[in-house]
Amino acid sequence: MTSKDKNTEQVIKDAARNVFQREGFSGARMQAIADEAGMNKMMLHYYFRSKQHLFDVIFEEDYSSLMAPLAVILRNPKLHVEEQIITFVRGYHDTMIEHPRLPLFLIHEFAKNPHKILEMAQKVIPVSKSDESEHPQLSATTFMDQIEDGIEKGHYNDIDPRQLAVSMLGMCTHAFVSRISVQTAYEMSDDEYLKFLDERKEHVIDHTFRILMKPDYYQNWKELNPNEKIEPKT
Amino acid sequence: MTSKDKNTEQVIKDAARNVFQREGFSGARMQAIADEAGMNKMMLHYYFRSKQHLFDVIFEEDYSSLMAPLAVILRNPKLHVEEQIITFVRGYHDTMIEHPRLPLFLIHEFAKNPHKILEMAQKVIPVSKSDESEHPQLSATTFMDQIEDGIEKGHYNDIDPRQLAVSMLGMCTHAFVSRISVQTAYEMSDDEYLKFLDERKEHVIDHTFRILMKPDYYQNWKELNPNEKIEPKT
DNA sequence: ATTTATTTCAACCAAGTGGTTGAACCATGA
DNA sequence: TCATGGTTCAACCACTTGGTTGAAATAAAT
Repeated sequence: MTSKDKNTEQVIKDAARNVFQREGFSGARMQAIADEAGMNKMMLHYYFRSKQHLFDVIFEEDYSSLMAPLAVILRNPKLHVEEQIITFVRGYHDTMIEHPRLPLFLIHEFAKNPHKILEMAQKVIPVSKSDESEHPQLSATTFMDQIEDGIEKGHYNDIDPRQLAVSMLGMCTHAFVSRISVQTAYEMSDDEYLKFLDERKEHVIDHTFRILMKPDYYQNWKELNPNEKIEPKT
Repeated sequence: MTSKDKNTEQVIKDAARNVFQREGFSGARMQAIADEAGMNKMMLHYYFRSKQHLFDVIFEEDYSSLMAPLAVILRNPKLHVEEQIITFVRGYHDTMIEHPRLPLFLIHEFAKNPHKILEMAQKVIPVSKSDESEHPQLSATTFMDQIEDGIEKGHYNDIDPRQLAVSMLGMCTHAFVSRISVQTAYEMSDDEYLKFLDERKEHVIDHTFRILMKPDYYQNWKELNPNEKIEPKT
């Protein structure tokens, strides 16, 4: 296996990623991938046996790139919930700004092939031997537990942590999965929308904190963390 | 055109809707639709010229069923923002609980065919002659204006109304578009997830209000509107 | 009853699909 | 130099796809 091999393989994967993310599995054509990669259709089968196999490789890579960092953050017991949220939302946005079609692609293919979600989850977030003590199958245990804790202490609003998590995820992804609708409704150019997305990072953090924290606790937190420039004036 | 015609037409549309929502346009097969409708493939072409035409009919109907009520609510100047949010979130959830695949279907097809969003928007939300005075192209003008107003009055937090709208939409849709992921992560049965979705209605309203309103204003509002049972104890 | 128009279908077709073949190409090393 | 092995390709293949045909069944009209 020469260095040229690696290169060809990567060229194919990049092309495949573009086409699959744009068209979905059933909409993607092997010929279209070959064209985009600038080579013969045969090469795709030479390096990756079949369309399905090529797709699986791409899908797993994409899933990992979005979810692995997430899992690391949310199960890190050294981070406070506040830090987890900030790190997560910023990292998530940065990844999606770089790969805007990623979330819709994953969501759509999962919806068409629900069983994949189990395979993927196990492949990408293997249970490390060190922290099997609690609920090894739930990646967000630490996150959830900390919230329950904050509620008991009276710092946080008495909300359902599961509902908060879904809300936060929704706030993060919606500007990407529904990009065209939003951009059209707000009559934005591509550049304006990029700016909107970049600003949105801090807004989502602020929105999440407003849902989570009691008002005076949030006020206090902001004074203690002046370095975190949440919600800049627009 | 007999009553049987209407019936056959409707049977085909129901089957087509199922298959299209499940598989997307490129994943859907005319044979699969025919099978699901329990009739010959020819019938589909007899009643609806082509796959594309059949799809367009379904897509427009689906888009209308989700968006038309929304537009009516958001541009109704007689409703306060608070009422608009409550009515919108509840109605949106009810529609999606009945047609869970609707939002992901629309989002995915829009992403693959961005130009459609303009046609659809104009077909479904025609500018009524009565209220062309302001920004006839923006369906959410009233909603946005009221929020700006509330911010000036000091009732609402100094947030970007556009960001709030995206957050609200995201909170509404995410539990549906990412259903499999969420349901798997929370290890819920189908029945449990239905309950989760039903409860979620009030949580989303509460989350939105917490983002929007200043804490004391929200407290005051809840006391003035005891009939609105936002965020029931879980 | 007989004509006429609509509705249904099995069989078919041309174009496109993922995938294969067999030969050419090209770097490497003996 | 010439084998050897991996790499590239045009042409091809079996099968699926959306769409069509022409005729049979059915209903409606005279």
